[in-house]
Amino acid sequence: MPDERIAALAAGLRGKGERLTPARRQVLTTLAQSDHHLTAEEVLTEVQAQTANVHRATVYRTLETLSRLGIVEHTHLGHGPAVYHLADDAHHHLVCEACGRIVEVPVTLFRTVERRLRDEYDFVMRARHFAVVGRCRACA
Amino acid sequence: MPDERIAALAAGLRGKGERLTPARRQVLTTLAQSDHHLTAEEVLTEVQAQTANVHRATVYRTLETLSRLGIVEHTHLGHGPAVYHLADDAHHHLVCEACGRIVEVPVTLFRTVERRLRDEYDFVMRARHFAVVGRCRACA
DNA sequence: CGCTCAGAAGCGACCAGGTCGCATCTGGGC
DNA sequence: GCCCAGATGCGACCTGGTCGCTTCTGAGCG
Repeated sequence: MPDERIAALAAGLRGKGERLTPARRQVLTTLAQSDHHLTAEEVLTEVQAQTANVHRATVYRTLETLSRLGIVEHTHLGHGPAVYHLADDAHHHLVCEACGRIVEVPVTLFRTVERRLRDEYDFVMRARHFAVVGRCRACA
Repeated sequence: MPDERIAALAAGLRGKGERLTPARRQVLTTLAQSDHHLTAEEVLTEVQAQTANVHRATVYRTLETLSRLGIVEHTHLGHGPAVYHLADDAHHHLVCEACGRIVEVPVTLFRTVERRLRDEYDFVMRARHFAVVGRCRACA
């Protein structure tokens, strides 16, 4: 069970001088327990289901805070809202523009591009913050 | 002057059985004359400055139609609205998350990744529809 | 040249996703 | 336990985009 994982995340928060509030704990728990990526609104719904009276703005602010601290990351999948996941599990996203399916691929796939952008364009690519749009096998 | 370019685009429209209306012509002209990428709202503003009484919805619908026909493309730059440009000028976008600067890079840079995604993941990447987020030289 | 009508435009209401300002409450250091 | 910086709850607000409807018109055709 991911109880230790949540405890570790909570400890990380406090180690950075941040408060551990019920809302924050519930956001972390929700992200840790989900087997797929969640939009902010999905996180909100789940958090509200588990803890009474948590406001939209609180969840958005919490996600922003956790992003700033490097505990969660969000990815823009093109159209539609961004999705959030815990930062300890790094990967890129392929999103099918036809069926919306998301496939995760290892970060290593982009190493070459990353190096060329750095060498040739002085551009430090922030891996993971974007999705690759295209078509999956079923929809191609 | 890009008059021929606009005429060619207009001919392309009509060749596909689409009507050439003043609003559509003005959208094409605006995109052709801009030296950088424009958001839908910026296109709207410019179109309205040149042609009276063009409605927001018309510009959005026109951009959607032109996208469907492959005449324009739009790119999501992460946060914020999508930007539009004519499809005849293909490239990828690097966007600096600190200063917002956009750098265009040739599509060839992504050939290797494209091939690996196809071979290893059966995923046909739609090049160009995403931006690469990171930090430019000045901000890194 | 004028008729015709599918499809485009104009319009305003609406929607989703996200942000803000402000009053109140509370985690956790002392 | 006390205290207060900082988090929360709340509702108004904003931006980017969409919809349903009516009216208008580009352009094919006789």
